[in-house]
Parts: sequence; C-alpha cells; structure tokens
Amino acid sequence: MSRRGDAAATKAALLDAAARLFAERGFDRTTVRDIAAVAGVNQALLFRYFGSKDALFATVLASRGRELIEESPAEQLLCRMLLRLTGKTARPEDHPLYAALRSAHHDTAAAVVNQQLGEDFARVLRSLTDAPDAELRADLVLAWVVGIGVLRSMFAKEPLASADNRAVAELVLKATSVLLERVDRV
Amino acid sequence: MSRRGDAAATKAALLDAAARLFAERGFDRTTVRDIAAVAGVNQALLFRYFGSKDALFATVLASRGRELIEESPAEQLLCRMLLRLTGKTARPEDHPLYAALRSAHHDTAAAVVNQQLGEDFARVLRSLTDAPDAELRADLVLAWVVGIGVLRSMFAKEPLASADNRAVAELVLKATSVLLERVDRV
DNA sequence: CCCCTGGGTAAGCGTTTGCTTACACAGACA
DNA sequence: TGTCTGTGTAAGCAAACGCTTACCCAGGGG
Repeated sequence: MSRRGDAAATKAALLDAAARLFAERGFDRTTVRDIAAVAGVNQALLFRYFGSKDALFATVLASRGRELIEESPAEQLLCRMLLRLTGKTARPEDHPLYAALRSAHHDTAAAVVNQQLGEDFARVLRSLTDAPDAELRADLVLAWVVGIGVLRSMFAKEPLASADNRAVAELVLKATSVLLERVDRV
Repeated sequence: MSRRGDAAATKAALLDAAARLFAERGFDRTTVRDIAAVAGVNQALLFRYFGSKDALFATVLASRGRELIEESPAEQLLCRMLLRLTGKTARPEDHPLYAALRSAHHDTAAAVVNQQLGEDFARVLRSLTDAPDAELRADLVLAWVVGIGVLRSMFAKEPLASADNRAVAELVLKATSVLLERVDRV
C-alpha cells in the first residue's frame, strides 16, 4: 500500500475542502474544480473516490452530520447549540448545518435536516415539556435556532450578527422557557 | 403604440414568471429559458427589457418587496405576518421572502432582506418594547419568523409544516411576549 | 527482468448557462 | 408609398459545468 501518494489522505482532504466550501457557498455555487483546488488534489480523483458531486455532498452531510447533536444533557442542549452556532470561536460557519441551509433545494440536504434535526434535536427538545403539542413546540424552538443562524451567517443582519452570543442565548432561553418548561436558563 | 404585441404585458408576464420561479427554486436553479417559457415569451426579450438575469432578480425583489410589510398596526404585524407566511391560502410560497431565502448568497437578496426586513419589520417590532436591547429582541423575533418559513417551506419539517397556522401563531406570540411586552396575542 | 496494480495527471467531451446577434415584420408618420 | 421605429423570433456564441477518458509512473510479486 501507499505507493506514491496516500489515498486515505486524499479522500480526507477532499472531504475537508468540500465541507468548508459547501458550508460557505452552498451546493450550487461550489464547483468540483474549486473543491479539488482547495484540497490540493486533481479533480479527477474526486470522481474516482466519491463517484459524483452529489455523492460527495451526501458523504459530507453524513460524516459530519452527527456532530450536529453533541452528547449533552437535554436541558443544556439548546443552550450549547445556541452558543456553538453563534460563537466566535471554532469557526461556526463550517458547521454542516450551514451547508445544508445554503443548499436547501438539494434533496439530500433536506433529508439530512429532517433526519438529524428532526429525529434527534427535536426529539430531545420534545422531552422538555409535558404539553400535548410537545412536537410542535420542539419544531418551533428548532425553527428559532435555524432562523438565528440564517440571519446571522447568511444575511449578516445587524445587530444580531455582531451581538454577544451569551446575550442572544439568554433572551432566547428566557422566551423558550414559556414553551419548554424544563429548559435550562443561562 | 402597441404595434404587434404589448411590451408592458410582456414585461409583466416576465416579472410574474420570474417571481414565481425564483421563490420556488431560488436564483441559481432558475434559468432564463424557464422564465421565458413560463411567461410564454421569447427569452431574448428578457434581456431587452431587464438587461440581465441579475437585474431581473433585483427588479422582482424591489417591486414585490414592499409587500413584505403591509400597513398594519405594529401590535398586529407579527400576528399577520405569521398567519400570512404559514397560511394555506394565497400561495404563501410565492412570497418574495422565499425568493430571497432561497437565494441567500445573492448580494441583492441579502441587501433586500437587510433593508426590507431590517429597516421596516424590525423597526416596527422594536417599538413594542422599552427594553434597552430592543433592536436585538426585534432581530430575534424576526429570526423566528424566518426560521419557521425555512423549516416549513424549504425542508417540509413535520409536524411544523402541516400544523395549523393559528396554533403556530398562538405559541409564537405567547413566547414572544416575553421579549416584546406590547405584542398582541391571538 | 517484466507485468500488474493502484495512485496521480492532463486533456477534453457533451451539455447547459447567460447573453448576443441578425433578422422578420406590423404599424405610425411623412 | 416609403422609411423608420418598436416588437418578436431564431440561431448561436463563449464560458463554465459535471464528468470521462487515456495516459503516466512508482513499486511489489513472479
């Protein structure tokens, strides 16, 4: 194995570059030539290892999608998610949620958002209330997180985009506690 | 005037078709050939009357953007906006907000969202509280509306997508009243 | 030694894109 | 009548796109 180059390293480089570019520009505005260039790799290798641009996109969402839901106690999940998505550290723009949001028309992206966010995130949120419409309430809180991400990263809406993420989390959690009575405040 | 055809009617047909397709598919996934076909018009006329696809997009957002903010008392604006964006009547999918959301990378779309929603919608919401961080609170409520639209129309997230719009409005308004004390409940 | 395998490369295929050009023709005005 | 202007049409251009093909070459096994 490993004659001249390293296939595993090449695949990883392509995956990294694709994750970054898809999150930054969305599926349509990202070209396979750009991905290969950022990865420092010949573009034909992209098709050798992943088959197609669509398949690469699906692989990105599948491999990084799990990070969406970190292992946290349910009561703190919302707070952590808010801080992570709006935090200035760790390049929140690379979050695969943004890749999905900027490529919403893509079937794979829609499916991943529905599965990852719906089956996991919303399920956790649902456990934070005893109301009969718990699922709808969870979806609404999820929608709030998504909307904040859209306005901040895609539209750079001020003052939200530059607001202190702890202040944002505090306000959102305060209002959210009306819908989910067991959510942890800041 | 009106030799063989009607230039004004042609322009209106193009504008209608473009508004519909941009809202449905976003800027990138909409081709000038599709717009011309839906309008029942030769595609060269699109460039004669609007100059470029970009300019047509800007014209769509400019001409229909004003509808975003209808003349309503401030206290009821949020409620009306929620009902309109989630209502089953009047094809809410044609709302120009969706055209902008599905084309978020586009500079014109980002500018329009910032102006229309920011300078108008958020300004109205801001008047509903006396808190010192009124602007941030208004942005957060705006983010909620946007997020609900994204999850419903772009991701078809259940149960939110099929939920009764009055139930949605009731929950959102209840939680929002924590941030904006003068908002009208359902 | 030669052949085979696996990783890497260059070139270009066919299609689609936004946009342009050259033209046809009906009516208004002289 | 003849010309000119405004409207509509057909054809196609240059570029960019996703993807494919043909090839190169380092190394291991016989």
